[in-house]
Amino acid sequence: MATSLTVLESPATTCCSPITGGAMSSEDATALAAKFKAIGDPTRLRLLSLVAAHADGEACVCDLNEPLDLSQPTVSHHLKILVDAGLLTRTKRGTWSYYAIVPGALPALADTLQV
Amino acid sequence: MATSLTVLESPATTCCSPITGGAMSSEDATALAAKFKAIGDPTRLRLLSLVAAHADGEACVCDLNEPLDLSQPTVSHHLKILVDAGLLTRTKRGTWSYYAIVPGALPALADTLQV
DNA sequence: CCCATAGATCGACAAATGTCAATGAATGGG
DNA sequence: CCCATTCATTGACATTTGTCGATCTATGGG
Repeated sequence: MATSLTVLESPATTCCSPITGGAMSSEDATALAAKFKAIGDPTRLRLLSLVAAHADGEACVCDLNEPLDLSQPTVSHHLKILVDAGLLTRTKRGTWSYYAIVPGALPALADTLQV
Repeated sequence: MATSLTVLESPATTCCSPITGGAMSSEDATALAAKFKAIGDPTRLRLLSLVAAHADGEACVCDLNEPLDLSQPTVSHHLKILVDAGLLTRTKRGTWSYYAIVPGALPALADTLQV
């Protein structure tokens, strides 16, 4: 895997206009709400936090399973939601799946809340 | 259902430690997730946007009812969720209820996503 | 007083969500 | 080969959520 060039076609940087930038379109609202909904769950916030705090910014499911005290399928379920929302990446190496935060995704989300 | 789920407001400036600032406590995650969950809905995002874009930064239910094409009870329901989350204030003047964005609430939320 | 208006609350309902146990799929070691 | 490990998927379940119609509670005007 050639050290990730992955220019992230547009995942993080372009999302929606900021909330306070005038009335929102229904489409923008739906797209943006999907991302906020993804982080609108305690378990998923802790997952992001755990991944970010882990060595090299990535962690496998086995690293996340124990501190959350949830079943492995449940953790995988939440990780999938975060990946689908464009907030996490998944990389498989050997038997393990490594999750990492999509670069710039959270700041981009934060920008939509700024004035 | 009498769940209310009040987020227990303090200044709106202090909420939780940022996501990327090390592993999150379960309590912080729950409190922060409640706020993100509040804005994790298209209708509520549009409500915030409409209120922010309205004259003097405040709007009554009658202003919000029509552009959303939802019933009045539904709009009131969403407004209550935003108030309980500490994102909107409600002020009653005469027959009307005026909603406004809590100053600094959104930037404070944004900060928890920044690096 | 009576009534119209604005908005909150209630009761009900379908749909979505979070969780788990069980199972399936891929990988690597003996 | 077989088997253990890691993780994803499936099916099931209770809970929560978004929505509406109906009703209740002010408030203000005649």
